[in-house]
Amino acid sequence: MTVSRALNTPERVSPEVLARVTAAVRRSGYVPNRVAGGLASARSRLVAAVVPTLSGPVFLDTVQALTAALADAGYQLMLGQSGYADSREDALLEAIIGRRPDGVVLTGILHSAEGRRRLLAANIPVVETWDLTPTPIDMLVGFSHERIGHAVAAFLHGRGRRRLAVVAGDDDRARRRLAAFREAARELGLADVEPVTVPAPTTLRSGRDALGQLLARPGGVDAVFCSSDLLALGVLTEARARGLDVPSRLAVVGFGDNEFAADLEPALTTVRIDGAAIGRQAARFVIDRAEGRTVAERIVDLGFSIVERASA
Amino acid sequence: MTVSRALNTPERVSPEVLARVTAAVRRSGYVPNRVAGGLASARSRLVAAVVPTLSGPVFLDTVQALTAALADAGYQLMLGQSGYADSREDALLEAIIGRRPDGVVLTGILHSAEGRRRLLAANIPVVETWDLTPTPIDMLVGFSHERIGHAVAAFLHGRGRRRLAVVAGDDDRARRRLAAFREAARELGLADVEPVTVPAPTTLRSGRDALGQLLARPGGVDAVFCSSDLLALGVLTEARARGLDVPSRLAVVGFGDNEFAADLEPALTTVRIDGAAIGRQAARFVIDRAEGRTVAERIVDLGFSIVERASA
DNA sequence: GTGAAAGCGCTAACAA
DNA sequence: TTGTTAGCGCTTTCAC
Repeated sequence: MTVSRALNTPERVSPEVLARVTAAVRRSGYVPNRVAGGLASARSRLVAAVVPTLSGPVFLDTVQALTAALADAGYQLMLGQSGYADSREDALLEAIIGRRPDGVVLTGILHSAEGRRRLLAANIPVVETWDLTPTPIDMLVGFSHERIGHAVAAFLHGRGRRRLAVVAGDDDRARRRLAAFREAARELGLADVEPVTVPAPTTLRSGRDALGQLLARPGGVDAVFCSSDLLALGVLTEARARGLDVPSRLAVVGFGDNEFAADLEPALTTVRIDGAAIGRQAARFVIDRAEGRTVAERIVDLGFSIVERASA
Repeated sequence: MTVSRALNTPERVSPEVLARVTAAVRRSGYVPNRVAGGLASARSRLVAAVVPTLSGPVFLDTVQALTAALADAGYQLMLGQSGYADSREDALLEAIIGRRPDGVVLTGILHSAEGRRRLLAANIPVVETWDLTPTPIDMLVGFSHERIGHAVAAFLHGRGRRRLAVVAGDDDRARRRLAAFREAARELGLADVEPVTVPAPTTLRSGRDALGQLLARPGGVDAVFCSSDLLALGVLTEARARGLDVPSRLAVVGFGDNEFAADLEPALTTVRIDGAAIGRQAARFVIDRAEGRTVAERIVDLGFSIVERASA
């Protein structure tokens, strides 16, 4: 017990005991067993993060920042992938709940509402990210996909574009940006938007193919909003291969502001999301809860911005 | 005890008891506490993975495949980042060892030899990846960076290139590919290779800047070997901005065969590494050890291939 | 400031 | 096939 105190609350132990313990620890190479500690204290100092998949650079910054922020506070990150098979989701939840983590960060969506209920039933704090809803399960940090759709449509309209199109990955959030984009275009009195849906995760190849499809349609197109920067790079690549000048003949807008966006030729106009900030806020949420602090504001809207560059 | 058996070894329990337990589990929503189980059995079913950083798509496929393969076998992945501060490495090791994982997968390098010794002292199986050395700490799955450097130099020489250059990220493995590339060029009787070193992780921007530097030097250059596909994309982008035709005036070779490489214009010639296979093999190593099987062949060389496309 | 007792929720080992 | 006993290595609680 005295050793436990010396290690965890050194200020509550006499200097002499502290010195003796420290020396013994060093001499023996003792590393406390956190599994036993977790069992006794009911605090695992483990946080689970669930991503649909790690491929595709979308959630990378978030996971990276989350891991770092947690590590700084003495917490460890357990990673789970929900995306690659629906049937696995149940097993994933069992695995998570069985470890009694101090919190779960949902990056992207957990498919079943049932699953989220189980997490709450297990009394595990939940942070949803990358989205905004007025009725989160527990805590939430994200931004509004609807507002982004509207904002990009207004942006393109303001630049004189009149025949808008969208290339969107087949996932829920991209679909909602798309829907808002179409609605805004309608409100602005523009022709109905041509949507092309591509499989998720999005790729450069999908972007190239999508532009091909778009150009084959009657009516013509003078602006494309892509649901990822990679898709936008595909559109840029295909446009160049076809001798279609960007931005004079075609405006291109991406999503994500990946590191490479600013340095493409032409530089990519895109929607900037601060993925790292999302990770940091999620860590703050979980840690606050784990340390017993009550979280006053459970919803944080980190917003977005349109970064205007040469491509639009 | 009977419940424990029904859950873990159902075949060693009577059908009737099994049915009763199953029903009770469903009724109550019971999820076994793996922390307690881990403490009692000295098997945590947790595997730690250490990456220098998650940004940069290099280790993504490996981590992704590792997570999936472990999950399939009932193991969970704990993620640690070693790269963002040297001082953190000690804390990271404490955190890892303290959880008594069933194995540690080192993706990239753990800086201190001392650290690796501590892992072994704690009796934790270690898998090193993405490299090849005749004297691994424990188990190893990777490929030879030296052979890659040689192969690419020979490849470019075979295509008639005579003034080779390299753009390499500032990390150990890239440096070794570079060194082998220079050595091979020398053996082939070519002029000494111009190396440009850029900070790690590599970016498109670095690639653009590097080509600028290369072209400013006297002597000229007709082929560039880049230490990542992103860097190669930067070189392609800059070449186009300057009206320098690829491949006629400049051959470009990347590294990694990222998803986008095949669909660039021109399509990128690059070195293909099977990151996912590395992850799967690492999982196999760890699981074999955890289940008490002895691993006969502790070194697996997964090799590489040069994917010849339009850019070289 | 230090220490003794009890127990966290499981599993190993052995007995019936 | 089922059940009993004794821990795993810590922390909580309470007494000194």
